[in-house]
Amino acid sequence: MNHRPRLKASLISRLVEYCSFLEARRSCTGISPISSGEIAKSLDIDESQIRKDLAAVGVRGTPRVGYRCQEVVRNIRQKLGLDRENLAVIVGAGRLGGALACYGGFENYGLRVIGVFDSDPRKAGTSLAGFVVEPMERLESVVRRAKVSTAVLAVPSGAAAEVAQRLVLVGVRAIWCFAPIRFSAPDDVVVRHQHLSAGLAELAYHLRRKPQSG
Amino acid sequence: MNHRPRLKASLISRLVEYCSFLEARRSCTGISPISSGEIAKSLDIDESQIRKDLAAVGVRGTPRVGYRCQEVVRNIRQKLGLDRENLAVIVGAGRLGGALACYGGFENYGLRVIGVFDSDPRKAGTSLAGFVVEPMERLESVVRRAKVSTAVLAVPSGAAAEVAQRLVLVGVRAIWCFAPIRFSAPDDVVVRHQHLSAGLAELAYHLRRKPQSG
DNA sequence: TAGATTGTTAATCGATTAACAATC
DNA sequence: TAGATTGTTAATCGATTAACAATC
Repeated sequence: MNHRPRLKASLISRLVEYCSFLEARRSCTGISPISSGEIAKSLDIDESQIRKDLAAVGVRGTPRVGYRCQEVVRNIRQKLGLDRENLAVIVGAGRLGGALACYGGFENYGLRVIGVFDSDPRKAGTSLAGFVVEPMERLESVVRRAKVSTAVLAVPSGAAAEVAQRLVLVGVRAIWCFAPIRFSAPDDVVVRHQHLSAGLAELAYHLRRKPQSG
Repeated sequence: MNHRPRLKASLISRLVEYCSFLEARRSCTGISPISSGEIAKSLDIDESQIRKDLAAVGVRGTPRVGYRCQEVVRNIRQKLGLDRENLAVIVGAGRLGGALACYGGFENYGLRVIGVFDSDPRKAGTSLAGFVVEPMERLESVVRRAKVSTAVLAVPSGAAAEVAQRLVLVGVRAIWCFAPIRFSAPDDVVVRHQHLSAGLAELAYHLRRKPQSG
């Protein structure tokens, strides 16, 4: 308990599922308690798994009643640190960068985007999703001054490694990378790759046979 | 062997990694053979795992020499069905839809995007990443006529379930969904969710403690 | 109380890693 | 040949599922 038992990625993603399920449910069904069985059925996850996961974030249920939704959501958010505010920048003001700048999901995870950068001098100064695009030369000073902890990498593959290094050097602690490129980073910097290609490959694999043969 | 042993998602994603690693390597190092140890070191995957995976796609290596890169890539692509061409449509011509329409990765997986749709009548007829955006009313006829097998769902969460149902009804067999919404689909339709939120949660979790305390 | 549901331990399952004979 | 590397089986590890006493 004392030695920070790192949560596994799989557990984190289940916790996120519980959270968004319960938040959506609350707006329909209100705040009545929910049983592990009901969550299990809705999310197609094993019942015991859910009880274990909830125990892991310190939620206690009541036999014959279930769990209090609000408590579950609160504990998960706290355990995952979704309540702490962190600042983020988006590097790359192309279409993907623009899509991400508009993406409403950041706040849900305590991330506040404060700037968008692009290496194309023609883009600097233009407006994107409410942000004024800044030139790459300003990256370091902005990150340092505002103590930005998180960077979203929406640059071409060729540029990703170099940008990542610059970000690490200037103190960024988390990188969300959309380029399909590996690069090294110190152990205390999380790099999370958003592999679009694995998703595509799975689709293609399923499609490899003609319809009727499954 | 005969009863189509479905490849697990985890295996598929490793295979994709091998493939892109070897393709990138070829442009530097040429076509000299590669050992499982070398791949293992580069990708930080266990050596035996790699040998097993390659055996699973029917590649045979040579003791003391290694594997022929070209053969590995060819077999993986064939096993995953990346060579077959499939047609796709993108539904939702917002920023995300636009980013995906530009995304060059589709061809690599045998997918050819042939149309982009949007429910906003003001968008119909406008041009997006080389496509003329079509109104949603045309969705069924285009999908049916061109035998489109794949759909990319880049619509708001509220619309996703309904659009998915329309797509399924008209014969789409694979859905790549970017909205964080669950919906039901027949067993023979693959639905692959691209969970952006799980990635964000992992970053937030890592950031929950102040720098020095790790 | 009776009985549904939790919390948690035990059993199962599958995935990962280790080992090593076969082989080029 | 000698020795590095494969192919594959066995051992380990962890994650998932089942079971059931505790409990409200």
